[in-house]
Parts: sequence; C-alpha cells; structure tokens
Amino acid sequence: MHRIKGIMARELAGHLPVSQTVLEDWLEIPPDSAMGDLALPCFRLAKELRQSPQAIARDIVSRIASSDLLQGAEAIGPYVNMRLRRDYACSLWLQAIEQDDAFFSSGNGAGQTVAIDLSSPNIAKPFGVGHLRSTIIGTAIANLLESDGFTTLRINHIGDWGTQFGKIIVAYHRYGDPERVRANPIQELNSLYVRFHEEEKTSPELEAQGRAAFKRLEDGQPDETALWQWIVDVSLADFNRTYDLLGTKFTAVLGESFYNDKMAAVVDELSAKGLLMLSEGAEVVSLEQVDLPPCLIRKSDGATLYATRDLAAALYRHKVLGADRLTYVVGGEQRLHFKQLFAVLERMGYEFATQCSHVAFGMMTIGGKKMSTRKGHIVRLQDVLDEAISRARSIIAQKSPDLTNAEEVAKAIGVGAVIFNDLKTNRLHDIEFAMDQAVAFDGETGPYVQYTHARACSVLRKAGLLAPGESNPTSVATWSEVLANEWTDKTRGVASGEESLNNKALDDVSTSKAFDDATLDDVSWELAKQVSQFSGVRQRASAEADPSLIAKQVLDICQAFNRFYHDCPILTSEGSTRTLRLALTDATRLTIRASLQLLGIGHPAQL
RNA sequence: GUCUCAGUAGCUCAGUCGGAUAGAGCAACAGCCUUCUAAGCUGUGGGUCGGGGGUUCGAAUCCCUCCUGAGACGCCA
Repeated sequence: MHRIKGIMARELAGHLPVSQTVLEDWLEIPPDSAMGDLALPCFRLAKELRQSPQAIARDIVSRIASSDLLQGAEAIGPYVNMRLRRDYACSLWLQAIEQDDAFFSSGNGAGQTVAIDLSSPNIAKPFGVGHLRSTIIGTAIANLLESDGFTTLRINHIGDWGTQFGKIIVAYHRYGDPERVRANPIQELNSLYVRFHEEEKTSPELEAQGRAAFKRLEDGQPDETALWQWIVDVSLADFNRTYDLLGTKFTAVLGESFYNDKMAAVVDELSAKGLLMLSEGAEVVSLEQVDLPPCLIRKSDGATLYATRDLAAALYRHKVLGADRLTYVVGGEQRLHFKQLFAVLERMGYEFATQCSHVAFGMMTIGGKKMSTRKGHIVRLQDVLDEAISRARSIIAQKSPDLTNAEEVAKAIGVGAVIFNDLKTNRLHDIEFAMDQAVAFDGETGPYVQYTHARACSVLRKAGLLAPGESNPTSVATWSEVLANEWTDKTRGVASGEESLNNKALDDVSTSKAFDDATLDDVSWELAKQVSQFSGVRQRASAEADPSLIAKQVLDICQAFNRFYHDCPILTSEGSTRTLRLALTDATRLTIRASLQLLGIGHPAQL
C-alpha cells in the first residue's frame, strides 16, 4: 500500500479529531479482499465522539463517499471498508517502482556506519549448518541496512584463539599425520580434537598438557606459533570455498587473536575508570546496579577472558573502524554475555553502548539435540549445499536440457533453497535440521521464488523488452509514460503528486476508456496490492533486523503473480490491457529481484 | 534453584505493539499442460491457538498461575 495509506489517512484526518499519523496506524488491510482494500475500525473513536462505532462508521462513509481516492466505501458493522480507485493506486505504484521513489530504499541511515558481527566460525572445526544462520541472517541484515543508506562493516570474528588450540596442538603432535591433514584439514583436525577428548576421559593429564601448549602459543614460541598459523591458514582456505558458494562478502576478517595486543589497554582503561574490583581472586566489573551478574575481566591467574576480548573488539570497531552502531548476529545462548558486554561499555561512559544490539537466533538441532563438534555430531554445511545443488542439477537436466549456464543456475538454486529455507523462519526458536526440507524446491521455497522471477523475465523477454539471460536492475520500459499516454496526461499529473489531488482531474481519468475494472481485474489488482506492500515491509524488516519479513512478503507476491500468470494472458492481450499486464509483470520482476538480493540469493533470468 | 526464550492443523511454520470467520506450505486425496516455463495453478479434508484464571466492546496476542521443551546463570568461547 505504498503511499496510499498515508494519502487516505490524511483525507480521513480532515473529517476526524485524530491526526494523520494515528489514522495511518489504524488503517488496516481487511482479512478478505472481498471486503475492500483498506479498512478503518472505529472502536477507538467511540469514546471521544460519544457514539457507537457502528454509527461512526456510517458517518465516515457518508463523508468520504465522494473521495477522489475511492470507488466506494461501506460501513460493515464498526468498520469502514474502502475500495480504492484501482487506476489511481496502480499508476502511483508503478511510477514509484520505476523511479525507486522510496520504494526499494531509503536514506534513513545516511552518514551512519554500522558494524555487523556475523558468521564467526571456529578454526579447525567444521563449518556446520549452525554457522549458516549467523552468516546468512547477518548478510541479509547488512543488505537491509544498506538499503536504508547505512554504511556497513561486515566483520567475521573468527574463533582462532583460546585454550582449545593448546589441545589441538597436543592432539596433532600425538596422532596427527601432516599429509592427511593437508589433504583434508578441517575434517582431520576435528577428528584429532574429538579423539583427544575421548582420551582425556581416561588420561586426565592431557588437559594440563593442552593448557601448557596454549601457554607456549601465547608466549610466542616459534614451533607452536608456526603450527597454529598453518592451522588457521588451511581452515580459512576451507571456509572461503563455502563463502564463495554462498556469495558471502566481508569487510574485514579479524580473528580473536587480532586483539591479543589490545587487551592490556582495555584492562588499564577499566582500571583507570575505577570499574575493576577483586572478587574471589578474579577481577570483575560489577553490574549490580543494572541487575546483572558481574562481568569477568581477568581470571585469578591474570589471564583475560572472552568478555575482555569482546570489549577490545567493540572499542576497535567504534574507535578505529568508525562504527556508530554495533550489531552482533550470534546465537541466543549468548544473550547474557551481550547484555553484560553492553552494560560494561555503558559504565565505561561510551554513548554508543545504547546503539549496540544482539540479534539472537535459535539453535539448529539434529534429532532434537544440539550439534556438538566435540562429539562429531554435526551436519556439514558443504554437504547440505552439495546435496541441494545436485538435486537442482538433475531437475534442470530434466526440465531445461538446453540451458547454457546450467551449472551456474544449479548452484544459484541449490544455494538459494538452503538460504531461503533458513531465512523464511527467523524466529527465536530452535530449528530441527531436516535435509529434505532444507533442499526442497516446492512450495514456500527459494527455488519457487526464483522460478517466479524467471517466469516474469521470460514473458518480458518474449515481449522484446529483455535480452536473453538478463534481468535488468531497472524498469525495462518507461511505464509511467506509456501509461500516461494511454490514460491521458491528467492521470499522470494526479499520480505524481498527492498535492495535486482534485476532483476535476480524477473525473477526467474516470471517463478515460483506457482504464477500467475490466483492465484491472481482481487478480491483477491483487498482484498490484501485494507488490505495493514491499516498500513498507522492507522498511520494517530493516528496522527490526528481521529478514524473514522479506521472505514472507516475496512469497505472497510470487503466489499472486503465479495466479495472475495463470489467469491473465499477457502477451496475447491487446492495447492498454497488454501494456498494464506487462507493467505489472515488470514491477513484479523488479520486486522479486530486490527481495532476493536483500536475502543474498541469486536471481537467474532463466531456469 | 533463579532468569531468558519457545509451545498454533499429522509435519514445518505465519499471525503476537489487542480487532472482522485463526492463515500458508509440506504430506493425503481430486482436478488443470495443442495457449506466455506444470519448480506452477485450482479444489477437498484437517484446529480444546499447552491448561486454568483475569483485564474489556473485543484476547492466539496483554496480566497472573501452572504444565512441557530448550538455553543461560564467574574464572570455556
């Protein structure tokens, strides 16, 4: 309902003792489109007007009966149900889409920089489907923020430091085979780690050995450092293959080890600000005043902890990288940690602490259990992607044997299926991983959306508006001009500015034969309305850091388009009907395209 | 034990800043390809919105309580 809601609210505000903004908030879309396009429930007006909601509704209907915006309004009980002038709304929307008149983007975040912490896998461990969530949710949120004008810093905070590296080093020395590790680094290193943990149960002295090895690494002993560096390198090389496939891009890849030399300064600063206190031999920052447990800064043996490291990282992002806001896309199990982290920043006197947020998400489980790298109880993302791509490949071979870039498309579809499956459900609850569901192509899936996009491209291609293999980022024809020519210039004048709304111009439009209900039949109109919702949904998705809103909206758009495609012949229709249907097809294509881009999914022009 | 999050159709989930008859997809069954891509479209069946109280014109939505599941709760990250 791009802009229309606001215009209608302004008109209603002229008749009621309520502001335009409030009315815009009250206006809703009726549950059944047979009831109308917009509805105003009148319950909340009853008190102030001292009338029954039903009477108020009847009164409002009589006042707006002659509205330029409406073809009709009726009171059904306490609701005012309004039927929009389809020609007016549709022209407005098509023009907005063509000119990106705040339809696909905004400037809300202009001049601001936000750092997004995403993905953050652990070195020497497999990149599981659990890490997928952070990577793709984080990417989608970054895309959304960019569409709002923010500058984004996408930061991959790699887990490359900690006592477990001592264990891996010991394990490598005990049973590692350099050749085998080189051939298959992650899997081999992880199985060494798993084996170490099993042996640790019967040989407790191993733990001390691990700690000692990590101490040598911290002290910069050349042997341990070289081995660690090698492990980091081979792991990153492996992760990068997955990132390439997913299309994930980072502004910076900064491991935990990057902050080793920045820890002392943090401790000093805390100390200088008088925030550190001794407790049970450790140094902590008390957070009693905000009702949180204390934040551990330094262990009793003097070593720092991950909270210290995260503080160093937060300050680095703010001071050095220039981030005004920090967003952490990390699993919900770390809620408390981030609350503490932000609270400490606040106590340190940093105003940007209020601009920090933790975007939490549920765990990915298998058989109802948490995935565990230690037990080797994990699904490798690479395996899931491979499976999805291979299924896509065989469907393409069967349905589109002539496709020239079949392999490229298979990748886009397979990866798109996996990403969309995760993004459409961005709730906090845990996700039970099921291969068949993750790589499904039917129903509410990524491939369904991609298929619909390709269908729209195909129509436009056959109309001579798109070149083979292409899906242009902008309108492929200047629809508003075409429409204006066919629907008289007055339509255009009205559509381009709500200020120019007046009865005369609209009367002229309504007498124009080029545009009537037969042209904008129910199915076409339903599609137009769904497409028009995109701008509002995009805004909300960005503000709430919730990509699933985009996924759900694009599914509704696809469903409306596929019905339209089925019921309304496009290429074989004539005159203004054909023009309008092509315009709707192009608007749909652009909106699906933008949605897929925001979600970080490919949009092939042909499947 | 304390705190946080979740509980909606057989399955996976929307709807949760209170609004009209609680919606999709999958699975099942029945239809639709001489016509723009059938990865599609149409239809049928399927519900104590975890239980119980309360708040009001109105509750899946807000409050209280109980049940169930998951997670967090100081020297791991």
